[in-house]
Amino acid sequence: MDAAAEVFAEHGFRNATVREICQRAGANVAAVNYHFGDKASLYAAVLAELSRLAQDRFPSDAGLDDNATPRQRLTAFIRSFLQRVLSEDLSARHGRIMAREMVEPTEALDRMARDYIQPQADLLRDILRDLLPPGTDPALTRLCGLSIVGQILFYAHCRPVLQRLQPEGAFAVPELDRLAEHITRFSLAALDALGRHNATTPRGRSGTRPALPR
Amino acid sequence: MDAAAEVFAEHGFRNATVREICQRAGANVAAVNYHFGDKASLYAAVLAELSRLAQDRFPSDAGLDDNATPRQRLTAFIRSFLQRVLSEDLSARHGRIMAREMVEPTEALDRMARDYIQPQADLLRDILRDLLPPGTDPALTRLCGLSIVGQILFYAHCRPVLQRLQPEGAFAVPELDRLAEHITRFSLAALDALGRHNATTPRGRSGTRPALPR
Amino acid sequence: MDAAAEVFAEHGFRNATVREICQRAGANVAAVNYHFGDKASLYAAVLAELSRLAQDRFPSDAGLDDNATPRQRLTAFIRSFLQRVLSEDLSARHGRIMAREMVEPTEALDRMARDYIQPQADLLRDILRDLLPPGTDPALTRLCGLSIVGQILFYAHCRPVLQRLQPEGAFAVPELDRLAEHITRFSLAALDALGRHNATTPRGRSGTRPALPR
Amino acid sequence: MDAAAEVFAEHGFRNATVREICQRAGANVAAVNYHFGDKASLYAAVLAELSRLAQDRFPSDAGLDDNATPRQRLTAFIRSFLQRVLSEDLSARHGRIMAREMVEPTEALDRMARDYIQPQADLLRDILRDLLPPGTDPALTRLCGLSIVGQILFYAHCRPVLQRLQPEGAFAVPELDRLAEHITRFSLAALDALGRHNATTPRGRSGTRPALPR
DNA sequence: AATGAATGAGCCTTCATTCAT
DNA sequence: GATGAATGAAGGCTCATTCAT
Repeated sequence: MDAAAEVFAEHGFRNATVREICQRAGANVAAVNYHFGDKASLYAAVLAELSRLAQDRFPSDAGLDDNATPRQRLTAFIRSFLQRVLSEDLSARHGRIMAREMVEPTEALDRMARDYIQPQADLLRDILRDLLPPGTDPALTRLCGLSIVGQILFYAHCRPVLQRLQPEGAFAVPELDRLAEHITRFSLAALDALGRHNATTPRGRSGTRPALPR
Repeated sequence: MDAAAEVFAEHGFRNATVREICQRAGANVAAVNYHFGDKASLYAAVLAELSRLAQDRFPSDAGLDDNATPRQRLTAFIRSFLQRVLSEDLSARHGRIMAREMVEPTEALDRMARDYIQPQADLLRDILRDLLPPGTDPALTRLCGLSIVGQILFYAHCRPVLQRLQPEGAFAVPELDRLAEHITRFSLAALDALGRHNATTPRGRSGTRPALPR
Repeated sequence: MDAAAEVFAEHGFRNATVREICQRAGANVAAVNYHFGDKASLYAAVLAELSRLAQDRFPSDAGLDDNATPRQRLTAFIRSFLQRVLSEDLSARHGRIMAREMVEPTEALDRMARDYIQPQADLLRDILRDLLPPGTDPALTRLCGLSIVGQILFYAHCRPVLQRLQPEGAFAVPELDRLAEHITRFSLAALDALGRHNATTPRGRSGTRPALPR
Repeated sequence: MDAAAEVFAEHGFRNATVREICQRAGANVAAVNYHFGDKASLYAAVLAELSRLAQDRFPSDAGLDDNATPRQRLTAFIRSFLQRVLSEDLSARHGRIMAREMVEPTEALDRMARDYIQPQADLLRDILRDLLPPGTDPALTRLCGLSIVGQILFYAHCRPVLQRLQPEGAFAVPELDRLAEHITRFSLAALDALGRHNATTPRGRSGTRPALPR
């Protein structure tokens, strides 16, 4: 399973070959079929295992006590999410594989979405509800969540591009602490502003909202 | 090449098959090798052509006159970027292919990064420079750019997941206008706040900056 | 297709290998998939072709003119059926393959039954209707047909056993003429007797019918 | 061995898998090789065992006393043969396996022919000798025997086809009693007629024999 | 004595590529 | 100039068999 995780993370489900997995594991080609039935089941097993690992290692509420403020909870959420996505060790495979699932979904994605992603989405929604003023349009809450997640996943998806941009090295993925701090600060600033505005014009689509340029 | 663009956008380089391309083009299986040498060269040709097309069709300064404000320029940038990436329109193939390249780079990515992505990155950097106070740390400018691009590309990369989240339909990719408006508003709010703060403590790493929670 | 017919006749659909077919045909392993799509389609094509050949070469009404008597038509039916089943040349493959289909049916059997076997069954039924007295129970007509076909197909199915029985050679499949004559004579005798009896006790299940022993 | 008999009867030697056998027996995959050496030896063992069982269970002289008439003996022969071949009963496996061996012989067939089929053939020959007039050409006796066996085995071999013929259900394999009765009656009628005729023209190939049509 | 794990040969199929025409 | 036919490498999978325990 270790070898499988590596190869799947590297090539994706479809392009990973059982042969490479087995070779890297020092096992026979038939080993996968013997132990897991087929390639897809191995993949499912790997995904389940990695999800578990990632959740254990980087819980979304790392270091929070029961009376943590919403800002603290968002900070922890972003940081642990980034860790799961960026860390180079074992659980990094999880991020890579998830990224691939998003671009080229397999049947396994359904289960992942239900068991793994949905809870995260719910958690983030709850945090944002506490951060935004009561009565905020749920659609707006959702969009804010997606803006936050987008900032994070960007580093999981686009690393190859960042490495190729000039000036050389300037776009290397920043160290995790710096990154977590930035995304948190950027997002909190936006949420504060949107919340402030929204509080005065609850629900309504536009009204006195400061006009967008153009 | 038209057929190739379609198929590559749909399946990515590796999973696209020469057969499907030729079939869709009503041509012989050997046509690709005859006209382009091999599959990779066809891909390169398609990418070059699409880059040219995309630049023409969705210029990042769409509808702006020479004395557009930075806010207007950012608004236009976000909107045209989203269009390139999301529209189902023929000419959107470029965006889809690029998104795939980011997750699963081929040799073509080097050229793409240099010729196509880099100018976009430079353009965004220039806009942000104008939006943020003079003297802002270039690293921060960069991070802000990545936060904006991340929010946009998220919808290109993660659509399959969004479709699978509950409540059913609530996470469907919003219509482009709504999305562009949100991302613009979210980002401008963040930039304003970060700029305001940064203006008072130029350069310095932290200082009197309002402490992050935790 | 020639090689395929040979190999399928020899080993049956499932146990025939594409490799052997291609090797025997001096072609590449991928040839089957190129020309026919897959093994099953090749098999279907072979079956269709052989059916056509067999029908053409040994028509069930060989040598009959329009006012042939029922006895003459049964004679011709049995003889041509045996020819199709026993002849060692091309069309013999047809018999072997059909025999295998019966023991281990594939999806192709449905089509064969409908297009090839059913018409033969109908033809035989018509002949028997003319041979048996009017009012004969259709179920009896059917059983008589099966008795006749059974006698014929026996030589297609059980050749391997006949060759192994003592006295050596006594059970070799007799020459076709001798066999056709015997089966015809045996069956006509039975039909005459059953018809005679049945004519006196139409329909009824037993009655004055000569009691079966035991 | 019980599980093996089941699986071999169902799928034939080649298509039966050791895995299915062991699974059905609740044993380990290696059990076959451990206890019997290899698949072929297991098959041989099963066949030997089944032959013994079948002889015991469906004796060809079932219910006959010593002074049974030849007609009674033929009736019993046909009936027990049909039972061995058709019954879904556990001990019918032998018949099913034999039917398969005839179409797709394995090395085991030699032994089977010698030990099991030959005695049956001899028994039938003896019955027919008593039924046909003295001096009947042994070749004719043989052909009559094959005609009878052919009618019986037909139902063992061609069931899949019968199920596919129109009118729906009309060709379903009839219940054993009805079938045994028909085959017996059909065959006795034929034997009587052939015997009557043959008695007047002993040996001779044709002569005054009523001309076959055509 | 018996087994779970592992093996390697072989199967059908797919695909980019080549080649004779 | 262009193509239909053909190729061989590779992929996932099945299966009888072997082997260490």
